[in-house]
Parts: sequence; structure tokens; C-alpha cells
Amino acid sequence: MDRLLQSVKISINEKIFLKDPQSSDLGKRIIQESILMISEMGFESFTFRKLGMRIGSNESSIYRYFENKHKLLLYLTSWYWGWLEYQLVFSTNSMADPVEKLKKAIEIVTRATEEDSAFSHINEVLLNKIVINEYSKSYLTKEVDADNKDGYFVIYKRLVSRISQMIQAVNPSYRYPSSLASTILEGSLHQHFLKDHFTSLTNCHGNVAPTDYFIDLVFNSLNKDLNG
Amino acid sequence: MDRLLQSVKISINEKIFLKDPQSSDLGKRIIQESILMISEMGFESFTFRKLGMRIGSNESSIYRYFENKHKLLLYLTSWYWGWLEYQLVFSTNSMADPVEKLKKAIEIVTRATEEDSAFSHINEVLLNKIVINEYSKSYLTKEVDADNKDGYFVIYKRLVSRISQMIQAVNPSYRYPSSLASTILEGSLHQHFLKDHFTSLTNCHGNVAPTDYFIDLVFNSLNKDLNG
DNA sequence: CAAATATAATAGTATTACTATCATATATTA
DNA sequence: TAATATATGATAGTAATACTATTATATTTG
Repeated sequence: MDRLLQSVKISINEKIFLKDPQSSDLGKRIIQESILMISEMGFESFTFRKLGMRIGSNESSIYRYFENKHKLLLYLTSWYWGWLEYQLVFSTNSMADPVEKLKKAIEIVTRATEEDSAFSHINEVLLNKIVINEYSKSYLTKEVDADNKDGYFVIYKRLVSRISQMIQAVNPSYRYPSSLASTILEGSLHQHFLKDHFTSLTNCHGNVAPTDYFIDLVFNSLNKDLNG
Repeated sequence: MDRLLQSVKISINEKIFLKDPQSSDLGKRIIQESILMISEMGFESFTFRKLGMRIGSNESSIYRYFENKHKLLLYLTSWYWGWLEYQLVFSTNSMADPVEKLKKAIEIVTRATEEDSAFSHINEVLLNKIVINEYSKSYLTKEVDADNKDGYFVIYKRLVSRISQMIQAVNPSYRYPSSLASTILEGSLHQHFLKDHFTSLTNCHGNVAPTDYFIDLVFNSLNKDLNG
């Protein structure tokens, strides 16, 4: 990614953590290693005790940063969506043509993730894997409404809203801009998952990317022929 | 639903259970009450111990039917998809026009669930709520590939495949029939969830149903104008 | 009626998800 | 430089979870 990003910090709702993990060395190790561990063993098997052993620190010290592992997941996924949002805004900001702009936006949010050297303690490729496999668990809980009220999903909602607005800019009379925007984000995670585990349920594979599918889907819905 | 269904039994992969819950009174109570409890308290808080207390039975007896609660969830969701599949096949079987047929199929799989008197111990409305809130947890695990190999998702896959075929019948040159079919099923659950918890992320609400959105989405993708 | 089967009761285990307390190391400031 | 604040570590403890094992008691079936 661009060098300009080097000075950027993804800012996350302070209620998610007890102590900002970006503020200390231990905090950064918690983030760095939790990404590795959750992508390795899955969120269910991951515990603060295991994380402590791995980073040579104590369970109780980790609890001083996050109330529980659910909050840590909210932190990681918020960071991911914030990072995507930054790329989206950065890349589409100067674009004038709404069709090209939306196309670019879809490309950014549906493509396979590449490493970003701007954040050395975060492995974005593995974090993307975590988002694909675990994101829905962060909101499919009995506490969604309370968590939503506490603002734990603001970044994600803002991202959907931005895409929704881009959709409206292309076709103001389209009736489902928010539903289509949420379908792109959530559906993209799902297609990436299917191509890894249920190949018969998707047409995405080596040569066909989820991006191709969603660009086709969106512009057909908006009745815009892309090349003509 | 139709009286014909009265004699129908949804058949589920025998590897999912240790003893068929449809074969005994206790088994049926396990199914009946687990649906009530999981929809009330969520899958995370639900335990066999609590279920035992509620049905006046013993934890250990429930373990003779299901290895663990994950298997029970697989059972419940498989039953749900089998029930939906039955309705799909039953309702579209005699239809000749591929467009009308696909439209009917989308209606069936995306509509809000209504009670079905044919299965007295199963509350389909609450089961649908469980599928919306918990289904993804049944496959977003480290064991997906093994579970898939064991055939725990066959009914769901068959349902996606049926819809995919209907899509191909409408437009044989459409390039993403499987992705679109999986988007309809998974996306429908998601839109129903959003309308209950994240209203700003969807255009579905009282007057606009997910069905309306998906019919528009699908037929635009297939370049078929519905009325003309 | 005997034998098989289903269910219930009880107990026990390792692990999880914490909370609490106290000790020690390091950094800040008076 | 000493006093103090802050961060981290070590240890212990608790209630609940997710089981397994064993034994007892009903109930069904041959």
C-alpha cells in the first residue's frame, strides 16, 4: 500500500477495550499473536490462557486489555473494516464517474486481501481469513442490540452506508441500495468461504473471483451496462 | 400446509445422531424443547444440562441421542432445510414456465416462515429464527471439511443445487448460477437478521420483504423482465 | 417370567472463563 | 534520589461447561 498510510491509525471505539492495545508493546503482541492463533485454531478453541502462554505473558495481563475474547474479536474485525474503509475512501475519493467509482469500490471490498506493510504487527491476510470465518459470530449473539447500541459495529455500518451511497449515485431510482450494499460485503465473505470449503455452491474458483460475480450482480441490478 | 405432508418424514443423515430422536417420546421432547430453548437463550447459553432440567429428564439421557450440542444444531438445521426443500419441490414440481418456477422458488425460500401443523413437535417459526441466528455457526468451524465429508450438509447443498438448476433453466448462459443460488439462501437469512437488528443496513422492513429484493436481484441478473 | 433395552441418578474430570490478591519490575515525579 | 504510581506477573480460587463412567431402576419385548 501507499506510503501515505504509514502515518494512519485505524481508530476504534474505546468501549471495546479496557486499555488501548496500540499503546504498549504487550498490547501489540496481544493483537499480533491473537491473529495468528485465531486463524490457526479457530475462535472457539482460542483462549486468553493459551495466548498468554504463547506470548510469554500472563492470562491476567491480557484481561487488563480486553474484558473477554468476544471483545477482542470485535476489536480485530473493527480494525479490519476500518482498514478496508480507509482503502475504499482513499482509492475512490478522486473519482468522478459514479459507475467507475462503484466498480472500484466493489473491487476493493471483495478482492482477496494482500499484506499491508504499514501495520507491521498485523497480518492482514490472516485477519481477512478470521473475518471470513468468524465475523458473523461477533453479531449473531443475544447481545447484538446492546452491542450495537454501544457502537461496536459503527465502522462496518459506515462502510455499508458508503457503498449504499455509491449505488444510489449510479441509479437513484434503485429500491434496495442498502440491501445490495450489505449483500456485497456479507456475500463476499461467504463466496470466499464457499470457494475454500463448498466448491459446488459457488462459481468462484481459481480463474473467477468473487469480484467478477459481484460486479456482474450489481450492475445488472442497476441496469447499467458496464461497457457501453 | 397441505394434508399430504402429514405422512411425510424429513429424513436426516443418520451419522448426525446416535439414536433417532423421531423414534421415541423422549427424542421428540428433546427436539421440541431444544427449539424453544435455543431460540430463547441462544445457542451459546444452551446446554444439555439445562435442557434435561426443562424436560424433566437427565443430561446423560440426552447424550444418548446426540454426541454434543453441535450435532443437535446440525440436526435441527438439516431438518429445516429438508422441510424447505420439500415445500420447494412440492410447489414447483408441476410448473412448466421456468421463470414462474424460479420466482415461486425464491418466494418459498426467502419468505417469513409460517407454522406447519404437519409436524406437531416442531415449531417452524422458532426453528426459522434459530436458522437465521445460528446456522452459520454450524459450518464456520475448524471441522467443516470433515463434517462436509460426513455428509452433514447434504440437504442444504441439494437445495442450493436445485435453485441453481432453476436459474440455469431461465438463462443457460448466466455464468454464476451456483453463486447466485447460495446468495439467495444465505442472503435471505442475512436480510431477515438485518431487518430485526440493523435496520439501516437493509431496505427490507414492514412493507418490503426480502423476497421482493431477491426477485428483483435475480431477474435483473438473468436479464429477464418479469412482466413482459 | 426372563432378558433386553431405555432412562435416571449420581459422581467425577479436565477445561473454560473468569475474579481476586499479592508481588515485583519499571517509569515518573517531587 | 527517594517516593510513588503504573504495568505486568504469579498464584489461587470459583462456578460453569462439556463431557464420561458407573450403577440403579423402569419399561418393553420375546
